[in-house]
Amino acid sequence: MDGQGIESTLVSVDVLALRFDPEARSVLLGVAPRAADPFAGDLALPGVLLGRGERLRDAALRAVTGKLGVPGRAVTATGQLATFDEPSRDPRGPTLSIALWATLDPARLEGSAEWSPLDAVPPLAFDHDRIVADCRPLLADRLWRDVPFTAGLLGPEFTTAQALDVTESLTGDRPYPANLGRTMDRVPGLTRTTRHAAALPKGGRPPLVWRWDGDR
Amino acid sequence: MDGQGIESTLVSVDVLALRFDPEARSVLLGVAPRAADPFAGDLALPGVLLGRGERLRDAALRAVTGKLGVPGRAVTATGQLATFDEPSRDPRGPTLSIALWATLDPARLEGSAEWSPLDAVPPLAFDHDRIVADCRPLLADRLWRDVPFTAGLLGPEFTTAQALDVTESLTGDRPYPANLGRTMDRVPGLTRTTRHAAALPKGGRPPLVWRWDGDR
DNA sequence: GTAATAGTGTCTCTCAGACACTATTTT
DNA sequence: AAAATAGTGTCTGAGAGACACTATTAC
Repeated sequence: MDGQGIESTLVSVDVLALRFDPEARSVLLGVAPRAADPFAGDLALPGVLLGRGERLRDAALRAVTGKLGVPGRAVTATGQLATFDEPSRDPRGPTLSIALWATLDPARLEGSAEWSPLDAVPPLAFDHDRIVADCRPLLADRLWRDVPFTAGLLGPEFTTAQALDVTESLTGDRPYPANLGRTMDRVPGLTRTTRHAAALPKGGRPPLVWRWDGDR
Repeated sequence: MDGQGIESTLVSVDVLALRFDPEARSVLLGVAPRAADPFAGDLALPGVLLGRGERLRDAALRAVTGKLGVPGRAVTATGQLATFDEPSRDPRGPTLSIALWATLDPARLEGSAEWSPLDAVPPLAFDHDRIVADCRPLLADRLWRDVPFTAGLLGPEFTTAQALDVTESLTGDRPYPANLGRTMDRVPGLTRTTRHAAALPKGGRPPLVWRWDGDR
């Protein structure tokens, strides 16, 4: 808090941009090939250097729009995960990385982004493999507990089937529909409607529709 | 991750330095009057500007030794809490604050530190009131779950009575001894000895001694 | 003895998970 | 009908919390 002359650390914000793809029935992580020199061409998490006075959330938006080509209003929610401070994590010199999550509305995806299932993320530049590995349990822990995160990922309305898919993607195993239904009954702001969605491609009973109440 | 010319943000590391005082029967937070200009003389969390390439833990040690006058080897464990990015939190200009916790061995305390019970922290400089308020539930959540944190706070050996005091300080209410004993039985690495400590000043049955096994 | 505190043993409630059985769809 | 999937109801086991009762100290 003093020491005026100390050369300060660079801070980058790296984003775990998550999107639920109902077709693929899984949660996808946005990665993009690097344009500039260190690791040029390799896949990496979208990240930017934090500008002076910039909010973390704003930097995350810049990263997602700039590196993934996703329009800013597709970002439904953001939040902090953890900070990585290994001095050698960037070959250009010591850089702090603050990892954030961002949930994206399944909207149009332009740009050169690739979307990778969370359980099959390809090797990434820098220490991004480690960031993904360390943050995955944090993300799984947020589901059904952190309402903005969950709502951001699933959208305003979703079916039991989609809830099962998202849970399986994040935690690694698929809950029984009955048990997940009880979990969802306890999530504040989430209500079970009486409507049923269209049946699934492979047949089966049509799943119930769930909806967030309150706003929208 | 590119944008070479962007002026980078300053990063400060602010530490919630915790120490259990068996006399006061409570967990104390280390605060110190500020020496330099913004808020000079006011109490604040110990904090330093993060040096280029410096690890967060090392910066936390610098803060605790420099601002609280506590010897570095008194720091038994450290860890991350959260990052605060309000651009106006420092009147000198936008500064990121990364909050860490540090546990201190009840050792000699030199310097101009003041120790304040966690539930009666005086008004602090900058946004440190907010940092303490936001981080307190995170600290309470770590107790009995995060072994380095818990062991760092209580030391290698402690009594049931001290465990009750620490729990009350962090969570705000005092558990039943019986229930806390069961909680502690489930903490990995913590074992109930057969020894009893000396009785307490006001009388009462002498409490059991607990010990961390494994290393020391 | 009384007050104060800790330890033992129950009891209840909530919650997660497993699963049998039923319901509703595609093929 | 068979396969696939979702929904209802039930059971069990872990864990938190409350509390009666006992144990051991200071006064």
